[in-house]
Amino acid sequence: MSRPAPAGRSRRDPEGRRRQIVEAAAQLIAEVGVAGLTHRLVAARAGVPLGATTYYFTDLDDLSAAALRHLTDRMEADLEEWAAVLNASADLPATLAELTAEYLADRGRALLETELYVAAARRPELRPLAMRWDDGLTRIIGACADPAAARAVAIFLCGVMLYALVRDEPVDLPALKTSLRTLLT
Amino acid sequence: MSRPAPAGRSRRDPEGRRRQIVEAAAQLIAEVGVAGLTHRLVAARAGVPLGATTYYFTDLDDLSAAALRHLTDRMEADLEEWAAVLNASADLPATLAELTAEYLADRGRALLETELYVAAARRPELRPLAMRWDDGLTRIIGACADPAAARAVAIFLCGVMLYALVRDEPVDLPALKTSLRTLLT
Amino acid sequence: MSRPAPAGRSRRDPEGRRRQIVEAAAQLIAEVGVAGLTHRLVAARAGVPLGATTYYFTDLDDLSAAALRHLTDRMEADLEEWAAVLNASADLPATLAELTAEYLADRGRALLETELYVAAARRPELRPLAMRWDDGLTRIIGACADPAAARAVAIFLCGVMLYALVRDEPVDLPALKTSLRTLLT
Amino acid sequence: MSRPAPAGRSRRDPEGRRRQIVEAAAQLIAEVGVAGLTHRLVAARAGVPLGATTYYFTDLDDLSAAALRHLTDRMEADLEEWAAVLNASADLPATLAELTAEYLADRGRALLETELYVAAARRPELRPLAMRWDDGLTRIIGACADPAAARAVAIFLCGVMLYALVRDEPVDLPALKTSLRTLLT
DNA sequence: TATGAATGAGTCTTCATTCAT
DNA sequence: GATGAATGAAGACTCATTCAT
Repeated sequence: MSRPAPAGRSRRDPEGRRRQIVEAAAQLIAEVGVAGLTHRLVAARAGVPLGATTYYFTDLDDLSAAALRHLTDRMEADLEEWAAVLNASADLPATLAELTAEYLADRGRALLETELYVAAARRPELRPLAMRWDDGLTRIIGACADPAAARAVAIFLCGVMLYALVRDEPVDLPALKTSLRTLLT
Repeated sequence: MSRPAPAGRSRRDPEGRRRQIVEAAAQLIAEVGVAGLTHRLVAARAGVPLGATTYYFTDLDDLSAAALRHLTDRMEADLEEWAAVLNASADLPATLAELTAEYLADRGRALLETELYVAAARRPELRPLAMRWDDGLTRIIGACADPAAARAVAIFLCGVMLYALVRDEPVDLPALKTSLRTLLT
Repeated sequence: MSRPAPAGRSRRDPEGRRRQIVEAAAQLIAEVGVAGLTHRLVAARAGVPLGATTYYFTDLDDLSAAALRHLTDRMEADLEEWAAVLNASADLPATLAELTAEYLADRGRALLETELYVAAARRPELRPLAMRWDDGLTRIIGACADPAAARAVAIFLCGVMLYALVRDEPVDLPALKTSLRTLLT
Repeated sequence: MSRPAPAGRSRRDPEGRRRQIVEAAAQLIAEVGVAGLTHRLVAARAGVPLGATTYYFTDLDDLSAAALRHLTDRMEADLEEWAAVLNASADLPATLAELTAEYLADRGRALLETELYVAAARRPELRPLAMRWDDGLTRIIGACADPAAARAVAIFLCGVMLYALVRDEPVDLPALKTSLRTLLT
């Protein structure tokens, strides 16, 4: 019989250790970028000994890849929520615009995603991760609209993200709605 | 009569030195990213002694900013060409789609521009540079079309760039034309 | 029974490593001054790799502080000897003068102490170290004499040190005795 | 006929240039120490081009020596004032104590003088400079008191300086008076 | 299994000094 | 005479990575 929860708790929990490290790395990527990641930074943030970061991951690349994968997983979970909201929506473009504006209000998230794209551009093994986002978006929008239009919208929203990243003002919601309405009809 | 430009041209030519360094840095940003830039790399590429890179630029930040500014200047010159082509075009969306596809066929350029966005996201002093691109695009498209639509197109094209960056296939030109046609009418 | 001290003694002996480095730094401060200290110099003198000097001390400041602390500790041990000798002495001023002359015969030691004062003048965190010397001196002289006079003597001896430092001749022992006798009666 | 004051003023005034540089260097020694002096720092402070600092002085050592000499000259001028005040004084120890306390209220001056001593300890060519201070002091006190006592006082005051340098409290004037009175009678 | 010690390569940066102009 | 350009050496410091324990 396997013990599902170790009695002593915490001690000897490789799975948990790994997760701690990955989450710390993910946080840090938003702050300092993939290129700014270091073992020491991650270890400090995760509250684990330095050795742990090299014990669980062969490489810094390996570590950053794991962090980006973790991020993508979370993003995909977010997408499921979007799917639910969009399916229940009477006005697809408006709802989508609102979700987007809300999403981009968190600069960290936009930064993270852009980091992922840039990293993927240079490291082919990361491309599947980067693609997951706009493919996912295309998929859930495609469930309520024309597939070609859905792809165009996914691409457009990438642009909105990049555009918002270098401006201080929040997203221009009315304009966004208009654009989406145009693309989706 | 004093010789205004020394024949040998190299020794004692501060202006030229600076330019050499900036151009080397610009090249390198495409290859290794802003975060991957080092004085040594730049010096080697520019064929100048290490000390020159720190003599002309107080900082690596200063150097990368100069390189990105240089890049933006070049991009803006490209935009003028676009403007000419678009003004002469009978089919705006189609022409724009072709220009874009051609532009993105050079991965380096797309990478460079994305680097600029990411750098600008973290370093506010670079934001004006990043904005110049889509503002310029908006402006020249706005000369032939509705301003609001022009902005939407500029944003969309940012998305296309990001999208193309993480995929091996070239841009899907027909789909691009369709999207642009939709946004511009 | 586990061997408490490994025979070879050197590899994997953090405590020892630290001490080696600190002692090398202390030596060097006498030779080149606190401001002349460099990681390379210390590493070479200590016979450890360069990285070791930055591994054990976050900073050059940290390293020099440790070295000065080490020095102060040694000085304090010397003071205990002085205390013993002074307590046993029939002629306090004469004995003190002799101890001082002997102490200052080693220019390195005087230099070191002056370096400590100068460093402390600029780096407040070092002040307690600098104070330890004359406070200690005051204390042990105060054990055999009037406390106020003891303080005056401690201050006077600082002056003797500085005075001796810039002259080639050894301390003028008779004059020193006279001065001390004056201050102590 | 020699023009005593150049018409244009300022331009072509090598003497003045030199002085500017020396004064800037003297200021800086108080702030960063002899070891912290750099051509660039001096040039910036003096408001002269970098080249000027190497044109007028063969060496950094040469420059710092000139600065210290300048300082010593000024100190010697101060001593003349002391001489006047002491000669007019009815209570030598008290007056001397007051002069000293006032002198040491300016930490910069004390720091400067200690820098001179340390520099002199390492660079024999500077020793005459360092000696000038306590020799001068000895001389002017010797004019009103026993020569041997005067020397003891000069030495004692060196100690007071060093002592004050590492403490935040101002000099303990009553104690100082007492000590001086003891030494001078 | 896990980790702190260890290190050498490499980073940015500062500077004294030289020299062409 | 004066000065800005130029550069190579050197310095502090960071780190990925390895390895003994």
